[in-house]
Amino acid sequence: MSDSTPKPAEAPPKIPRRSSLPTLADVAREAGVSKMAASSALNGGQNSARVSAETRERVMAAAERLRYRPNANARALTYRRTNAIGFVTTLMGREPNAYFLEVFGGVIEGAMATGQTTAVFTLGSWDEAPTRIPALCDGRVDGLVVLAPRLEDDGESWLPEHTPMVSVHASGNWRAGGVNVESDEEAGAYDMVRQMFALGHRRILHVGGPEGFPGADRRIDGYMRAHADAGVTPPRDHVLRTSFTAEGGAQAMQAWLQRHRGRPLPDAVFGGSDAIAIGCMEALAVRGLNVPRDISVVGFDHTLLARTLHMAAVRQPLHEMGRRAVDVLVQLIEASRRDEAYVGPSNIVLLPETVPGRTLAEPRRTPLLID
Amino acid sequence: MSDSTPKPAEAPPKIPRRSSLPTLADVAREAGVSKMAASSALNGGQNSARVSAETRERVMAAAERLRYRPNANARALTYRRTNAIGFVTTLMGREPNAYFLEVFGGVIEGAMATGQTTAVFTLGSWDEAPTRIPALCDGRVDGLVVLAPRLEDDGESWLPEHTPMVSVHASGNWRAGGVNVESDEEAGAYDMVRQMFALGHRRILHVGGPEGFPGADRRIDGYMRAHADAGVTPPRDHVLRTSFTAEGGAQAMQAWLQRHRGRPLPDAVFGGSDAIAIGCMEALAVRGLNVPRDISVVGFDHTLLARTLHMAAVRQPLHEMGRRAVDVLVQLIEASRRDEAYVGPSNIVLLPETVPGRTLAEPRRTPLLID
DNA sequence: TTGAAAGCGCTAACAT
DNA sequence: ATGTTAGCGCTTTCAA
Repeated sequence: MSDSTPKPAEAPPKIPRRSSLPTLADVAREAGVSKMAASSALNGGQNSARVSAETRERVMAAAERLRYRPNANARALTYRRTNAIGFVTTLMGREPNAYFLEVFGGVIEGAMATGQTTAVFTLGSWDEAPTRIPALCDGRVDGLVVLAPRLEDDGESWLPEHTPMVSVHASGNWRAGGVNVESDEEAGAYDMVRQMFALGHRRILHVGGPEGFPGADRRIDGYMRAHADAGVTPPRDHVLRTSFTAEGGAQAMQAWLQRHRGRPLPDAVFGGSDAIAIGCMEALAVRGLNVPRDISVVGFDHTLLARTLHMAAVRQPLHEMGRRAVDVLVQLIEASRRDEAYVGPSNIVLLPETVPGRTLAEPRRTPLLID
Repeated sequence: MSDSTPKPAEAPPKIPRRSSLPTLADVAREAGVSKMAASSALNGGQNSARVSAETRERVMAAAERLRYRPNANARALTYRRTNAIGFVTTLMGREPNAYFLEVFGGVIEGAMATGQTTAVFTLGSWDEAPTRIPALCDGRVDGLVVLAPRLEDDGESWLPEHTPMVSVHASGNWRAGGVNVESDEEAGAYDMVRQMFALGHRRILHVGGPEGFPGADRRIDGYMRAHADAGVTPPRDHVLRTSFTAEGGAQAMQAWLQRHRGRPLPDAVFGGSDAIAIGCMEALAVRGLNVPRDISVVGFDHTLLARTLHMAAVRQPLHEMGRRAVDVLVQLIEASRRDEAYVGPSNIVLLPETVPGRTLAEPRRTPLLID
């Protein structure tokens, strides 16, 4: 056809003349049949009447020989479907994030279970979302799972309508009409503190996460409600705020102990995250205090860190949340393809649970003094 | 054109009539120009002579209004390039893996730096590789980073030639001719044990990883070489093997202590991984032993766990390895596109370093007895 | 400055 | 049972 008229040599174009991957045409040529025959031999059911057994055999053999794989992009173009989902997250700093890892595990599991692959897109910060997220809605994935969008912006003005999307732990009113998966952190914190009261603890210090994180606020709310239920009013300086890191926890704890020298040691510390709790334990260890004999310490999230250390903590079902997000996303995608409306809850709330551990025990009979 | 002859209503086909995403044709129609004009208005440089400023303006406005994004699959088809790389890993069990997370962080960083996106493909086990990996070489990614392929199989028989690939921590002769990135674990272990000797430690227990893991073997090799250098022959029962988990470490340590009651406590424990070391510390704590006062404990990898706990450990540059793997992969992809040969090392070896921490100190003067 | 045509690799619909 | 055509959405020739 096009090679009937030999062309003069020309400078190499920017786009390579042909892909290095074998194509259906290659297979067809190799098998001595038309592209169509090859296509239906490869795709048709085992006993489709489309091609003869003999032809199928030849085509299969040729495909095998050439290590042929149907081109995913061409398929996506015709099927209007990539069988891939995107997972969007912000990467805070270079330090990998246990929280992300947990949700990611669930997403991967869900994707595998539904025969999807997962593309990960990381944003340097949430500020990039309005420019980067729309750029991902270009047919490369069938839908998006977005982890922890920020409160201030509901995305209404910049989120493309046409790509199905599920948010995880969206705070506030992210994309009204979209689907969100979250856990009831307030209830989780409440239950943990309630159990600590039941164990006999009274003076419980909360070293919480930073201002501006709705999750941190909700944990404080739960802490306060459990106190209210128990008829206890925690002194104002029993609620601290620091960054969601071990360093943050250690510093906050250390400074607090410093400020309260000579006063009685609290019965327990409720960390706003696992990392904070670990930091608190460090600061306590430096003073020679033993956990849980002298003071109990509990965390929040129960990620890898807490599990490995057998730390008592509120377990957020992060893995399940990732999993659920994918399941719902697939439903959204299906509905969108059929041009149907998605019927199902628009906010899915999972319940945290309180996990016991070696860092939580009954309080001392005689409180220690901070030295 | 095709809508000139109205067709009778028909049953909805399996493939949706048209994509829900706006296309270039939509933009062109909206702007009242041809597809071509729209294309060059959108792609051409700011002052390309291709279209008039007025046309460009109209096209841009239309694109904006429609929230237009060029379809990634169509582009991939014409450019023969997706600007995506794949990251293949085996997921052992449901528990997320700190080792994976570290490398992944580097891969993500490298991908972002080179303007690629990352697709993650997980295998249930390495047995799936011969079927799953070739299936990924279908144009959906430009190349693959494969984490920790197994020793027994060099992949020669089933790995497609046409997709650039970089392995990380491949043991042995995986894909002769391919590029591999690894770290010198033997040297890492050697240096750590050497430093422990320098600190005064003599009786060092090694609780290593399981048989069949080349990495575990190499760490033992380094441990032995450091001993040989110091002129010390460790008793045979000073090298244990267990699974790469905290439970494994705890069990092995506990059992060992049990078996050696009444005998002197070792000066230190060298864990074959961070998790193993943590398990050992647990088992020691149960017996009331203090780290590092009574006995030092060090780990291997220096992942999130070790960093958070300020544990002394051999740091494998996992993040850097992921990063390097992507950089090399991009080179391979470029070379492949230009039909050139890749010039560069086929095995890139990074050096681990020994990181001090709170769990490693000078040994006791007077050894304790195990009770 | 603009438009029309061809082709990337594939599959569904329509011929034969 | 097989081959031909058209079209997915895009960009790059080539022609006006």
